[in-house]
Amino acid sequence: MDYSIGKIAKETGSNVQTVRYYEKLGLMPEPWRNQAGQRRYGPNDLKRLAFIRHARSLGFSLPQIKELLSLADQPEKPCATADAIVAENLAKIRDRIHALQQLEQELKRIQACDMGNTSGSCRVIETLANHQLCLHDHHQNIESKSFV
Amino acid sequence: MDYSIGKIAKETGSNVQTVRYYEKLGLMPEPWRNQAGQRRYGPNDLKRLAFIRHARSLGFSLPQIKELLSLADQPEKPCATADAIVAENLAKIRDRIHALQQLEQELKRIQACDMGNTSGSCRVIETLANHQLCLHDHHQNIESKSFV
DNA sequence: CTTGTCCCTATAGCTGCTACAGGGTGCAAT
DNA sequence: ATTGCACCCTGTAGCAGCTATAGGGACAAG
Ligand SMILES: [Zn+2]
Ligand SMILES: [Zn+2]
Ligand SMILES: [Zn+2]
Ligand SMILES: [Zn+2]
Repeated sequence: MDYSIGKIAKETGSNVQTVRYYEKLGLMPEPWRNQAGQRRYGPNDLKRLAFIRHARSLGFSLPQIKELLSLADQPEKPCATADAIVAENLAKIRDRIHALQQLEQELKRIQACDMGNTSGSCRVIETLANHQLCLHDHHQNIESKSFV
Repeated sequence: MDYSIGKIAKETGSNVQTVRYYEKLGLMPEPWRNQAGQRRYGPNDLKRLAFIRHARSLGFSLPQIKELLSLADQPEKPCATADAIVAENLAKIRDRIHALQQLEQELKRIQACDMGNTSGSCRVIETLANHQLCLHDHHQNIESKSFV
């Protein structure tokens, strides 16, 4: 009726360090320990971890998930926050798709234009050296994190 | 005829720490210093930095850019590597677009299904708790970094 | 008794920056 | 002269979300 950390990790397709990491962040509760000091979990913990992993796979951030979990813990509360989080992510995803589609076009075009076979005559290199050869103002798309 | 680090940074829309960071990684050369120990750059360095920023804005990674720069430095070399890098990124971008489009659909659907206004009856929360309610096997899409 | 598998803590690494802390230099105005 | 400002320096730590390693303990099967 109780699970080791390895067990819930495997059940949910996570790995062990990740579960401990979630615990440290307060997403997973501190479980009780057996006499040897090892973590023991119950079915609710398993569900909670599955929730987290599912939300992660849908692109939610850990802070967002924390919020969603606290809502899930209080069924009588209004869900407006949850809905807002979804809407926010949807908007971000759409922006990102749009940016990536522009990149795709740009790269496709660069690739298609390339007739050279030495780097001196390579359209790829040439284009990188000169943004004038680009179609889009993709420069605005640059963000430090998670670009491709 | 020479630039301070602040100057080339501004010219290329980078910032100063970033330029130093590129130097540390070997993307930018170590420039000469004036008598006070401050970095001084020439026009070629400016071009090189512009190349890097442009490539970044097109989604290339720093290791890829290092490779592209070394090709750009040797015009007589074959450009097959550059072309391969572009192809590789194009494939990644397409995968990512595809994954994001599936996410978009999934979130859109979750949002549309949500009729509840307490978290106990919220389709968002319910779906996160149960992947059966999803259309796609988006779970495969999960990657640690840069998800949304 | 060794081997293997699991568990523990604590820490460092990944990407590509960005933001300090703590100091120096040089120019212009007061 | 000194005050202020803008720029420069090095070195380190932080972001997200893990992942991997070091260095150790516990327990069962062969
Ligand atoms: Zn080429
Ligand atoms: Zn461009
Ligand atoms: Zn709702
Ligand atoms: Zn799902």
